[in-house]
Amino acid sequence: MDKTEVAAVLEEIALLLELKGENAFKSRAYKTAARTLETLPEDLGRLVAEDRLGTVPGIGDALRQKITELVTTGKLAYHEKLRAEFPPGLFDLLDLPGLGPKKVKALYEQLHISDIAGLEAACREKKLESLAGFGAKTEANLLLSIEQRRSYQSQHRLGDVLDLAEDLVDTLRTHPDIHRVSIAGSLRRGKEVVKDIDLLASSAPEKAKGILDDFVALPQVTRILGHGGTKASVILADGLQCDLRVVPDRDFATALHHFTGSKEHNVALRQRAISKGMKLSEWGLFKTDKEGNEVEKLPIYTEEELFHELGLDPIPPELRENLGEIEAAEHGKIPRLVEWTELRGAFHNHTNASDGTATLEQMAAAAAGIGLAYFGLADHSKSSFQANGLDEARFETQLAEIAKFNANPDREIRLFSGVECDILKEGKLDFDDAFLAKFDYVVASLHAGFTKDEEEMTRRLTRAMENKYVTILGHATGRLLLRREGYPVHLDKLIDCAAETGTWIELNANPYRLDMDWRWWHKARDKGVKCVVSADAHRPSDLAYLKLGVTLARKGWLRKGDVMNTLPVGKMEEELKRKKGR
DNA sequence: GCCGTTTTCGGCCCGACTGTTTTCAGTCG
Repeated sequence: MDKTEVAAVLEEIALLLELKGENAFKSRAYKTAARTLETLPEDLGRLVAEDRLGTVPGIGDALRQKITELVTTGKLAYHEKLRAEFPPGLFDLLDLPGLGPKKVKALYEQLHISDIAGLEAACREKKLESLAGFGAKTEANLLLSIEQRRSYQSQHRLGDVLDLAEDLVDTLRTHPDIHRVSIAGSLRRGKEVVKDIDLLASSAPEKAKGILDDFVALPQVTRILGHGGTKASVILADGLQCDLRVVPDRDFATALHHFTGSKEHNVALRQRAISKGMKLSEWGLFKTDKEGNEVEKLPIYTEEELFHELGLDPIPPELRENLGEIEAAEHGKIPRLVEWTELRGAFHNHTNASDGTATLEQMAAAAAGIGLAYFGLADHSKSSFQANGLDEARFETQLAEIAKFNANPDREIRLFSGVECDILKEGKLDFDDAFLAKFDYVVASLHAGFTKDEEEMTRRLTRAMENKYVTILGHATGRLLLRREGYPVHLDKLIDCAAETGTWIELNANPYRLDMDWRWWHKARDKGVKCVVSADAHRPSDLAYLKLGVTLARKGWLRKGDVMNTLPVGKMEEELKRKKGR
């Protein structure tokens, strides 16, 4: 077992101990140990082999033995014994907002509720009200959460699906009978949440059946829903549906356009075709006679040719939502959208000083590894206790580390010093201005007090943005996709405030966030608001989120010039100085 | 469970909010 797997087992033990009602500090010891392992700079196997586990802070005798057992045998008797004491459905209950270990324990022991279905029934029969600490409101809230969870179940986050889809396309591309293959559907349009994976391939018509036979036999497939001559539907892991259509190559471009959508974009484009004496469908673009009968099929090999025939500039898939892209394409106003390779740096990143898993050096090396020229550290501020936020003294230490790093002439990347500073009550910041002035930049984010009304939340955020040391507004709404709504906030007012104060707004590229939402960026851009695409990286591999973030920036009509972290390092240094001096 | 001792037990991270209470437990960030 590697350290990530061991850490996961320790996390689960911590949870099981809480369910059991054990000493909370004992549970915390397991959690701490799990975190320590995740951030361990050394190889765990070697540490165990050389019997040096006991020297790691937070790992005493008991944990040393258990970790050793896990590493050497791959399992742990203690863990399995604990696990056997509870039905697996209890873990689903813990996922529901408002239910923690104590309440789940009460539900299980007193009402014998062991899964979501049981909880739902009990809520409907108003059985929870008999328990101490539970009431009518709790029942109503839980029923709502269960309903929400159900509606989320058929949906998937873009960032969780994209890699899987790209792998499938890569596999299909190697098929000898496939000419062209592409992702289609909302996934290709970069929608933040998708229902399924739509794939389109082209081949000689007589080869389609064989291609689909091979597709449904792929190892990723867990269930076959349908398997015909031109289309197959399968279920992949996590209940994710994937459809593959195979069309003749001459129909590929129009089919790809059709299955990419959106429906609204397609309807508008079909109307445009009619107005030009043509007819558009998934099967092609046709010239029509006065009665609207097809008289000639136009040869269309690419989507670009299709748009051209309709008198339009090419429209990138991300823009196809019928939100003005057709008018723009008609007038040569489709922007050249930002490309992910144009990013030169990133600003919102964590290290193991707060809640990240890697050291400053490891994060910097990873950033240099993906070709960035500069990299900003923004660990949590002191009020984020849960995230091990840094106080002034610890930040002073980190500032010194960063200065030392930058002083090395052989360094691979330029570091910028920052902080993800908590926005407190009434928009006050977690540090005073004199201290904030020490950083190259400040990301201001809200992590607590989400329950105020829209007016007050908006006031808190705008007040924070009015501070001259605040460079970037972090995750503007705090939403977690398919998990929780954002806090209520008047985004129009935030955008206006950003325009007035020159504050940049973050596009947080964590797959759960993708916040600020793409629907607002076009408007923000037109008001002169600048975007920063952030990975909000907590480990080196999270930097891959930047690419996802750029997809959403594109969906928001952003150009290279609208995204600040496309600036080269010298220009960025000037910008940051200018902002602080404003 | 870990750790550090005034060496073998007692402390271990805070604050807001909700829904339940009628002064507080549980959850969350």
